[in-house]
Amino acid sequence: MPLAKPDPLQRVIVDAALEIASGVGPDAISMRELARQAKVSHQAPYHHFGDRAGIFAAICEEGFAILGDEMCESRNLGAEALCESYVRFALNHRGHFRVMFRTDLCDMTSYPNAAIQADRAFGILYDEVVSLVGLDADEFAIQTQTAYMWSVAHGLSTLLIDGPLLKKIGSVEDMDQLIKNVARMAISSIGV
Amino acid sequence: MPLAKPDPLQRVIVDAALEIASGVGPDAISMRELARQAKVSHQAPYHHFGDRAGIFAAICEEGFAILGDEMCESRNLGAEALCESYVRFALNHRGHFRVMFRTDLCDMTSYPNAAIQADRAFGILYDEVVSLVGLDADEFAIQTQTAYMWSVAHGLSTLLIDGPLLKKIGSVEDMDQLIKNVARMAISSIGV
DNA sequence: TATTCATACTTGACAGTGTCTAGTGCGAAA
DNA sequence: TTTCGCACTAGACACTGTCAAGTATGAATA
Repeated sequence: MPLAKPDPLQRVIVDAALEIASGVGPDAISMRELARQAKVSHQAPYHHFGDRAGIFAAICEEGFAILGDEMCESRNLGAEALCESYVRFALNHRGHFRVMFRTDLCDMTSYPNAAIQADRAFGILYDEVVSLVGLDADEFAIQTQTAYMWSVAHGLSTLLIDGPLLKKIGSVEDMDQLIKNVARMAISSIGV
Repeated sequence: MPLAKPDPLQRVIVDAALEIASGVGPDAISMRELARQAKVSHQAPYHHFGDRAGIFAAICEEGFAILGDEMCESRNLGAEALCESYVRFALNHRGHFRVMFRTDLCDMTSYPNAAIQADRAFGILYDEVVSLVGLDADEFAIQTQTAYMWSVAHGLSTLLIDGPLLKKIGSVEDMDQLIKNVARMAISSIGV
């Protein structure tokens, strides 16, 4: 019986970073603390990620890939489900989500792989709006409605994760119902 | 003719912090850099703000006060105008906005003055929703619709400021129209 | 007028940080 | 057997937030 191969260092480091990001927040991530948690020297993470931004880029790439996958799956259940899946991704992958939209932590234009995943996720949202408003709608209308749908999902996500909204909610069922209701209201305004 | 009284140090420091927050981002704010820009010793800021979080608390308090004022003024023009004023505040006070919802930078429960201003701003939004859905609506419905309206305004703000949305917009007029359209779509779903 | 005292600072020190430079050990290829 | 590249380690540097202690100054008080 072969021993389980130990996780490659990169995985260990990213996981440690995600744990911190999901807890205190991504700004508390320190290269030296990651090295300490991985039980390697303080310079080992640099070999794999280049610098601090490199770790955030890896998190962005992975996060947008997961978000894209989950949105893809849920789109079959309708636009409301797609909207809900965005919020649920944020709640279930808090560490990723907190990093993915922080342009100061990592400028994705310098990390093409991360940018590709981000564009893909945006494309899924865009296509969904097109399928709702019709192919013959003019470009600015589509842009507006995409921005609208994205704003609702993104706003609710950030307010639930870091904002004061969670404290105002009674139970988990309430939150579930809240997400469903907000998604329904969002879609009801689209394509009119 | 009396000499103009120099700005009190606290104001100089907060302004320097806001400039950095509005540019690179609030995480780039360093106590020593603020001291340097104010041409005082590296410990002078500590005398007025206690620690780094104290500076963020001052920014939160001021930011929520301004937001509250601007929402108050615009409410007379209707719910859509109120929604728009939220987004415009974010765009016009980027430094404040980037700090106000970052619970990791400053936990407002430790700074009652900031919390008061935040609660006031939230109250204005809440009251507006109540006036739209009617006083006899049940509590959870009001909560849901407040969360919805807040999500739209907040999501659009963050996506315009830090997200990739701004890059996809052609001109300033387009952005103005985008904000107006999104606000209209948001309000159209409320109270149905 | 002399003394006290709070306010608004300054100076110095310490541990922790990101990152540059320069190594070291080691398995595979030649 | 030697070479070579990969995955690290070790040391140093400038910078950070913050604790502790000192100083100047203007007003209040005796």
